[in-house]
Amino acid sequence: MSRPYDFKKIEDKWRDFWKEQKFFEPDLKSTGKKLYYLNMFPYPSGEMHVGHGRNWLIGDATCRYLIMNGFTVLNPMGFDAFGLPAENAAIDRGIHPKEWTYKNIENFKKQFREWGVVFDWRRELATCDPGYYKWNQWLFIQFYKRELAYRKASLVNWCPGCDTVLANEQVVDGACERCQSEVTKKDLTQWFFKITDYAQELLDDLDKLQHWPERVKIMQRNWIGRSEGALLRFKVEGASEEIEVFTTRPDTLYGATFMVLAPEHPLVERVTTADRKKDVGTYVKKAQSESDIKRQITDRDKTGEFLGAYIINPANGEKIPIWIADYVLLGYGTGAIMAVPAHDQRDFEFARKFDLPVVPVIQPEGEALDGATMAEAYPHDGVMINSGEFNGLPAGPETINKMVDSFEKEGYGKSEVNYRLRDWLISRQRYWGTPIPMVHCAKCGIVPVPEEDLPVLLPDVEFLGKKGLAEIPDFYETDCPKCGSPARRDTDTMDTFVDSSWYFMRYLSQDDDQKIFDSSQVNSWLPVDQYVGGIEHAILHLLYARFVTKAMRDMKLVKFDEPFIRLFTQGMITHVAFRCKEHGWIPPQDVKEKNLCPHDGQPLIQELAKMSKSKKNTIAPTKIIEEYGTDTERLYTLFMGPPEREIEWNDEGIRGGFRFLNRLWTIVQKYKDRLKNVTPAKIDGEKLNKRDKQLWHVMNEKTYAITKDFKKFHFNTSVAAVMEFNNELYDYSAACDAESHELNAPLLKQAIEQLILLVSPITPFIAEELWREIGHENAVLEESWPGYDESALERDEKTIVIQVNGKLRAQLLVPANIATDKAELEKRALQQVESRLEGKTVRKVIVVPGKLVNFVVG
RNA sequence: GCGAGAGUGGCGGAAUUGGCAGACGCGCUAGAUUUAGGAUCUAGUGUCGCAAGGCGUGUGGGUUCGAGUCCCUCCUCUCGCACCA
Repeated sequence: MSRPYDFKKIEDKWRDFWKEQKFFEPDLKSTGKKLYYLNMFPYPSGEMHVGHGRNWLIGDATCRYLIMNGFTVLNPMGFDAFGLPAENAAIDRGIHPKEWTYKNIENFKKQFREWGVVFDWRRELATCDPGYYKWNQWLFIQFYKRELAYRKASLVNWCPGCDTVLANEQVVDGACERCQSEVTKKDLTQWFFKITDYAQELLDDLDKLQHWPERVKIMQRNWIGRSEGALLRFKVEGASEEIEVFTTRPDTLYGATFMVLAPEHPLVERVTTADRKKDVGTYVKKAQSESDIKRQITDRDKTGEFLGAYIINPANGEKIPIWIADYVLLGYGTGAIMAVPAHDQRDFEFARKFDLPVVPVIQPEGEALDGATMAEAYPHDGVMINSGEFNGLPAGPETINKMVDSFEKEGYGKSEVNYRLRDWLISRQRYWGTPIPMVHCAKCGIVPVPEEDLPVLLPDVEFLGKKGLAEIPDFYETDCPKCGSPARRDTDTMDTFVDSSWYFMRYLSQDDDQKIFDSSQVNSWLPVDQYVGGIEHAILHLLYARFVTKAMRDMKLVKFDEPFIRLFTQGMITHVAFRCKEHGWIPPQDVKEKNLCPHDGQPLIQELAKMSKSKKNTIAPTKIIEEYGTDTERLYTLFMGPPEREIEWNDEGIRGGFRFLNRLWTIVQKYKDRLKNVTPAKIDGEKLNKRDKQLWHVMNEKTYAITKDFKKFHFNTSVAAVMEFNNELYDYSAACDAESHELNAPLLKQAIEQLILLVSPITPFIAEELWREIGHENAVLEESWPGYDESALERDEKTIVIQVNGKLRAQLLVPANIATDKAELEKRALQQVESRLEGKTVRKVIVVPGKLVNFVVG
């Protein structure tokens, strides 16, 4: 009996099936081929859109494919549940962040179910659960004991919008990554993780990550920013102070004609002479009040002030002036530079502006540079001049080494490696995060909370507004764990990137309340075989996770150096967004008249942006699922384009996906009864007639192509191949209907079954239903992934392209054995194009066996 | 400025050890069927041309029998970094 494709009924029927059958709940002790597949866990915020869907569908389709290939697949899911947005959203809505978060988690789980995306839910975790953050605290204490966690006062990034400190990584173009407020500086005492201890290893091990996208590695390399050079010490004239500078060009020391300190440099105050104090003070103040955004504009005029003091160039004893300027950054190197205007463009511009001397110390062979008339710095190679005993040496690494050795002997320099990477600031002054498990005691100083007293619970207070732990006395009033006298808890919470830097290990022991995780199990399943997530985490999350993994290795918790073997970064889905100057962001579906605001008819600003709630340009999967079904939404999302590429959402093509599923459904309905009792038989391609053989070829070719594409995440082309396979079945069916061909039942049965299995990871609902329709009682996931017959990949007849002077002129269909016979091919090809060659001389004939014949004529 | 990636029909995109450009899908055109069509089926659909044929993968050049693919030049776009000493 033929049935219509009632996707709603079908999808409701199977929605809980895979979970109930525990296909995604592997036995961790399994001895078979095992594979840890992991999607970056989500931040549970309201509703997921089709862009999120892409991420989960890549994972779900891959895991279903892997299961059918006999892997024991671990594919867990959890929630990155702490963080500012929860708090801000909670403030807006007047409910507790906890309530809001758990409601969202429930909603996410509902959406996963709707999508047919299945995980090992036994391992679910949420970072805001005390059972999780207890181990965050435990880890913090271990870091503290190993001096990987420390507290220091520093000038930190402060976001006035979020009322908290930010890590360097969270400041983008001088603005808060989250709320876009302009970031200011504050002098605060904060907790840091000593990621710089691992800078070199984090850099070196990037080379081990052969299956990571090159661009992610490049970004990390730039972020770590290693540079080699020297540390040089200068004495302030007439004072005891010394100032150190870092330079990558110690060979230009003789050309240093002034020194520049960052305005915030601690020695500025002490070094400045009395008569310069006023001007310098004004400049420092101005520099501090200026935002990083302004200071980072590279092409603006150089500004600065002379401190009135001088410093001695240790190489030649010359007295050179000390300046401050905002082009020198406190955070890099020592916050001070030796300025060599002849060979550094920035110093050159500064020298010209303030009329400071320019002394070349390297010049191109056979050319004399004149510091007084140079138009720009000379940053290239050449011969050393004006450099005392080093004159005449070729500028380059060898001379640098020689000079640094000499400086070291003289006692004012040494070679040095400097990193741009700075320690990870993890303190946050908000409520919804992991409390830092430390107690401040007047007598004992900083004392860690004893491990048996963990977790330090977040106080369960009514959540009224922006409120940090520092405003909750019930929380911070405590006794010192060491001496028992009244003390104060640390009121900072941890950056949520701490939570996400090791969650992939906790999945293995998510309910263990005795230890952070079972090391032997973690060592047997990790590193993660395949990690998938957005490119936006290229630096932050991935660098922190790598660091924490290395620290854990040194703590003997794990045995591996890197957490993620393979990384795949999927592209975001973008959608048009409209903004009205008056009315803010306007949902695209409300914009009826092109580019005009529906409220006041004013022209709108249009942009293509990543789907986000704030820009009101999200597309909910719900509507599509209601109208066309989950399978269509899944298929279309994966069909739209290559998953690593960013893509603009456009639902005009969605009908094509729906049409295909209807065609698949219809053809199976047509033959299911006829094929039910056909006994499967091994198909021998050689014995097939021509039409059957064509189907046999296509079946095997498509199976081969789809399998190859799945391995490379090329779902768009595997969907195309599945469609082609289906189209071939229609052709075959039409041939049978026309009575020109007798149906080969065992062959057709195999083809239909194979097609269903091949499409099943992408559209699991219809596949499961059709599988039963054609008479099977087991689940698709219990079946093996279809194999292909190697011999079917070669056709008996080959199309040979015939070219004249490289242009296609004819085609030739020849048996395979002829296709490889060069002489015969040439003979046959010549017959085809003889008339064209008349009166022309054939100079050369190129014959590529199995492919083409090209006549070169003149 | 530096680094990475991309540029192919009306649209999303296929094709990479150099060998039929435009698979698959959308859209469009025509026809069939239908009371109807945002349904289904069939055929067509890069472009110019009645045709033969010409032209076509951002630009210009090169290598080659043959280039979307390799090399050089330039242009445009996207992303990352950016006064890092």
